[in-house]
Amino acid sequence: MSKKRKITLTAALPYANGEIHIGHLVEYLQADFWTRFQKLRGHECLYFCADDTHGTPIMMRARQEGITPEELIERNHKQHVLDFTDFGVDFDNYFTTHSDINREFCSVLYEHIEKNGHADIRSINQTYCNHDNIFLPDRFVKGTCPNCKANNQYGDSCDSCGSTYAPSELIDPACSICGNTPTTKESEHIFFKLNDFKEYLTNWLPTHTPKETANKLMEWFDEDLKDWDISRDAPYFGFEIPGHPGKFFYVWLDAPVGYMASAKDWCDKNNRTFEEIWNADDRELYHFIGKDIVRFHCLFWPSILDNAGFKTPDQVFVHGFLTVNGEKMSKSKGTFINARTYLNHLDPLYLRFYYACKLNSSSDDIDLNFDDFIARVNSDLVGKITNLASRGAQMLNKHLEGRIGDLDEDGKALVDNARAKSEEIAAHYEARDFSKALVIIRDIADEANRYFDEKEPWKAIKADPESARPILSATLNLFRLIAIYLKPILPEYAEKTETLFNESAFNWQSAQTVITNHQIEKYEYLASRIDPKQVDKIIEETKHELAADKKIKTQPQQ
RNA sequence: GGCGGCUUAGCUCAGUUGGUUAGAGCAUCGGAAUCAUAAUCCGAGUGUCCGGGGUUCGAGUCCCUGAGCCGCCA
Repeated sequence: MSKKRKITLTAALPYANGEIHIGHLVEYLQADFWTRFQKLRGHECLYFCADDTHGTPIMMRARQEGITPEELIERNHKQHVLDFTDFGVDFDNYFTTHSDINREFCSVLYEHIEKNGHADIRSINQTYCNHDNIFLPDRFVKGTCPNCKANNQYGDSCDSCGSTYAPSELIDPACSICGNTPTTKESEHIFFKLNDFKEYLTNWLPTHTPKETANKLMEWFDEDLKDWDISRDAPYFGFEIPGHPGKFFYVWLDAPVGYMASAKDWCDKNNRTFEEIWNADDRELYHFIGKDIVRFHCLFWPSILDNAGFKTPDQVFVHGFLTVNGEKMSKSKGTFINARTYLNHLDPLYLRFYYACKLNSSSDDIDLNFDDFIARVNSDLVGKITNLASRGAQMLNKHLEGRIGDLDEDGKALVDNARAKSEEIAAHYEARDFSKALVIIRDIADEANRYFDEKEPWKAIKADPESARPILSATLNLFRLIAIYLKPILPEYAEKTETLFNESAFNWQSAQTVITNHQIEKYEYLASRIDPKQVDKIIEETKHELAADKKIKTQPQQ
């Protein structure tokens, strides 16, 4: 195998005012598949994430619940960790942006912005609520759209006609917290002069982001790039900007810095250095993100990092969104499903398998279609793949003392062929084309089932049991290879298979061995079929959550 | 409103640089098998490749245009 790679990767930070839902999981699971794959290949791959804890929505949410922001983010942190753990998302560290380490990094990055002359301070007028004594983000102002006159629209754009405007242009604007009419107030803000990095980004984007992303962002490059407002006025839950009392870092400034903080926190606990884990020349650095946040990760972030002399990401991997039954997730339709709600009714194995079946390296949206979900899991994972273990292992245990022997010629050819697929499958994993890897894996299962049917070992077992041993041995070897190839996606399933085969933990190299003359254990169910009723229950429960949710006034979410 | 992406069998999706009768799995129908969690195997049908124009000897694949969906608009 090639030389040991050193990889650091991150997934976007979930916002700490809400729960993890199945849309989030598209990202955390695909990054998890990829990380586990790299680890099985023998590389060092560290997967970092954290909660994104700052900003007005957190502050207001806490105020509403009558708790402090710290209590709110602490509570959600615990829940997030639990959800990720139960879904098998194996972060090397799951940290928080509300930490001294993160504050330090923010200060360092900001000092370089100021020192190198990329900060601009000027006054702007912003919507202000005299009742709540707070500057209102656009999403916290509601009113009638100046263009189409639709009621109850946000202060930045109209959901009804799609036009964009300033909150001051709304007809009958109201503070979404207290309902009073807001005023405007002048305040000094600090801006990051992104245009200073135009040339740098022109070179960086095409080689470090997907083509679609680069093309999309380059649209803005015909004119000067606009400054980015990185400060917010008190009261604000976040970090005060060094040298600017009463001014705080905008949450989107300190959020990606959480990647570094999470890495540093891990280093401190594992006796490693940040230099080595982030900055080293032989270190590969990747971010997994959704297509909605590309401008933060592909414009501001590399500029700020480069400006302060930190290593910038080698690649930003951009994925699409999850739709459910072909539509945007919806609370009222019961398709806005929280991770916890899913876990209350179904094994995470199924969703991991299904997402892997659908995921590729493009930023197209993927669809979770419940009928397709049930069919694919029941037919492919249980009917084709798991059934191989079931029919092979049980017959071997019942009639042939559970001992795998030599393979017959046809069986050996099939096993060799499946072993030879190892690098092809690995290439698909590497390219994050999980769906293509699964197609090959499923083909192996199809061939194995065909082989088993043609050889009819159930007939041989009655006449001359020993003559069935090679057939069962080949079938089980094929199944074993499938379990190894699936291990990045279905780690627990692979572990159960290790137990069945009396083996130590599989790695990618395990696929190069053929098992002969080997005692297996009693067969335990590896996976059972999805009962469609369980899916109905998830939808029902999600609808009930909506009803409970309505008691708390809804807030704009990040 | 501006910009980008997507639209291929009932469902979910593949379709390399344009090149013979457009593919897979599931679902459906017919048959076989009964070791196995009613799990498997063999065979069959299925498509105005979103609509409309165009370029070309030839377009699902390139260009223009219309519609729907998704996202972004700093």
